[in-house]
Amino acid sequence: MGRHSCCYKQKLRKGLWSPEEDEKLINHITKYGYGCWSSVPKLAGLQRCGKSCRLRWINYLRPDLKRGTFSLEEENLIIELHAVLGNKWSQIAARLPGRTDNEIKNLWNSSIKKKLRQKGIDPNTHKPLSEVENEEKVSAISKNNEKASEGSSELNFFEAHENSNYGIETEKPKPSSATTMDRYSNHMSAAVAPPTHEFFLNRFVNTHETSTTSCNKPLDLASYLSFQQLNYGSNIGLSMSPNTNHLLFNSNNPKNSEMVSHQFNSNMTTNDNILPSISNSILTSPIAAASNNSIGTFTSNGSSTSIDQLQRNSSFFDNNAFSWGAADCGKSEKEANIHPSETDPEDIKWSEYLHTQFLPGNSIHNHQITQELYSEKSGTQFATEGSLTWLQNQQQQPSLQTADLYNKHFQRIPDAFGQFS
DNA sequence: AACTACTCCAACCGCCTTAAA
DNA sequence: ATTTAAGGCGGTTGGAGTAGT
Repeated sequence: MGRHSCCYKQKLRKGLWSPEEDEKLINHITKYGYGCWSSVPKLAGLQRCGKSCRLRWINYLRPDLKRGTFSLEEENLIIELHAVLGNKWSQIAARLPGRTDNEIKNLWNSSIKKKLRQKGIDPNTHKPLSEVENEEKVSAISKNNEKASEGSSELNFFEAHENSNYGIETEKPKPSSATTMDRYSNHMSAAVAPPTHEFFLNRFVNTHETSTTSCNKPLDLASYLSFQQLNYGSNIGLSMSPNTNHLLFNSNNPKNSEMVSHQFNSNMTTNDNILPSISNSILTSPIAAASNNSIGTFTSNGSSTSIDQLQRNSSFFDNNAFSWGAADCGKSEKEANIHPSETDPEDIKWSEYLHTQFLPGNSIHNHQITQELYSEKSGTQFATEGSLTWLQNQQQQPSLQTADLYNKHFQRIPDAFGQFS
């Protein structure tokens, strides 16, 4: 039970994906989308399991991926989110536009962990290593009394911090010149021990999850999520909107929030116009809710990002906003064969959108994505490079043919999907 | 040049959850 | 209520690339 049937199938290719396979997958998704991953390999002519196709798309081929090295801000954000969420990579990734859970997980395991240890911080608990070692000794001694004292420490902590203004966000944003790890080091020596990530994980995740369906928890959420109140501070900030249950990723500059909200609403309006036939799907997504309620903004050190970007990683793409054939998943294989010409008039004629250059500003960006994808993994951020750079790089590319091949596809995909970046 | 050790990261594995039959 | 298929996620692995000897 629970195991993919494809896992049992033989003759399925494994290992690295070839450019040809990538092309097939891109081709298929460009044309039909990925309503049902299990049917994608067959329809796309791939000897892979659907799960593998999904992973390849999400982690590598998706057009909205930001490639290149992580910025310092991103690393700091990951550390701070990890302190709250723990190894919930997908949740962390949802707050880092253009980054995948896999990417973040790899960064954590290969780099950040090491850096934290060098700073004397235990990457698992986000406490000083010495403190963790002591705790281990103490816990071994007091193991016998564990049951009696179960839960009390957490309660004590909560009460203590409630009294010490951990609750409602009142503090002004702090300058973010110091890195998260630097601030960690400073705060670690404070008299009050920092909350463990388990504590915040329980409080945060539970409250956040229920907050999407219940109106009873906003105060709790605000209490636990005011990162700026945490003893290691924050350069991101989290708070609750007084009128909604949604998370607000505060900008250090309030104007950014307004600007982004405005931008966001504009974008949504534009998208609705451009892609009228998917507006229903979008409206049922969190993003649609955002367009109405102006729920969220997020910034990291001043570079503002709207919540639609934040949710792109998970909610947007996984929300069936682009699930052309989602309904086909439960149908027969024959029905799962999508033929655009036979679809309901209400359905999306993606091929039309895909070949329409309604967002001319994307073209260079798309080239850059392609360039990043099939050339070496450069450390540069394509978003900061100009078209000239791209053209120069393009001329220097040894694998020009491959790059061109993918240029074709990536030029089409983001155009069809709208202004994602 | 050859070998070894190490790092990075794409991809796989297995488990859990959810929805549909 | 049970079974099954599929999606999703976190942990782990294996191979390519790089640095060091």
